[in-house]
Amino acid sequence: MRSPEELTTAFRAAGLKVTPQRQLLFRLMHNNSAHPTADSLFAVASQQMPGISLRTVYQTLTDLTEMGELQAIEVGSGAMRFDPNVSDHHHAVCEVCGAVQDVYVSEAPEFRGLNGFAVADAHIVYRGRCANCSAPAKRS
Amino acid sequence: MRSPEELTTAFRAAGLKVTPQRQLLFRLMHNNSAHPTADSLFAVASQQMPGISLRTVYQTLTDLTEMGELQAIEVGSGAMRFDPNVSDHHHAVCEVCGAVQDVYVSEAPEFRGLNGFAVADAHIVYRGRCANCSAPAKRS
DNA sequence: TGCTAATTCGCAATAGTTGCAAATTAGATG
DNA sequence: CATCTAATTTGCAACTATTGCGAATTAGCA
Repeated sequence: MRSPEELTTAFRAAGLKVTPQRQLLFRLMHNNSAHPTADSLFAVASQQMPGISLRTVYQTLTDLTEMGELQAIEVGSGAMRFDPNVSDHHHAVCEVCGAVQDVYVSEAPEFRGLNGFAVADAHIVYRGRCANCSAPAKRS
Repeated sequence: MRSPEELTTAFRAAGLKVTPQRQLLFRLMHNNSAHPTADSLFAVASQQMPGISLRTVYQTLTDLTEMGELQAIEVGSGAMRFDPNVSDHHHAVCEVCGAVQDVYVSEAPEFRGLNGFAVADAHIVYRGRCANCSAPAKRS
């Protein structure tokens, strides 16, 4: 996703308004590698702008996704997650803490047995334990 | 997933009851390559057993999944889908008709940049057009 | 400063799924 | 075959994630 400044320009150029809510969300999502859900982003946004509506967060995330500034991904945690990294990549989900991280695959995965299926896109979800959750022995 | 007969034996051996509802669902899921949702399976089951509860369908699918007889997959269509094919495979989803088909990849996809992430499992979802939806020119 | 279309907000509605408690029943036992 | 009891089914409420809608607000142009 582009920088908040670039988005501001792009929005205005497209006849869209740049509201304080949008500006805040631009900032919160820029370089955000946490793959937040609408709800978790709403929680953070609410601290900086009490009264912002969850509805607006959903709306803005959807808009940004449709504009190609965000990628919406689903990793089986129930809620949709949003990723400002719109390059061609995949995701690894920690089964312990739920963290999601970007994964780059060296080459597009091969396939066979598709019987005439025209592949437009492939997305891999890796499941396992992240470094934090694998390394230290658990302590109760 | 094993055959309805084998499941019947296995259930009883485990102290679980083999009810008419379960038998029906065993039959409906056995060799079912349609990747049905709980709801679509409920629709079919209802025809053969009017009065069967959606709750029971959910319950049984969850049980079978926990027993390793079914695989629960999510392909972004909203609802969970159930697959009696529990071998290591992936899925292709048609963006037009929503059909899901099994895909076998020659080798586990490579990855890098995982920083100590211990991969337990990888699942690929291919998106595109199935043979039916690609081939014929559309006719309204 | 005023105008107006865009946006925000709150709430109701929706889809998918699960929790719970009451009624029913499979299947073991005598 | 009758009895018993734990497992199961069922209906419904509750819950989560998300969207639709209408009223109130506001960005940004003139």
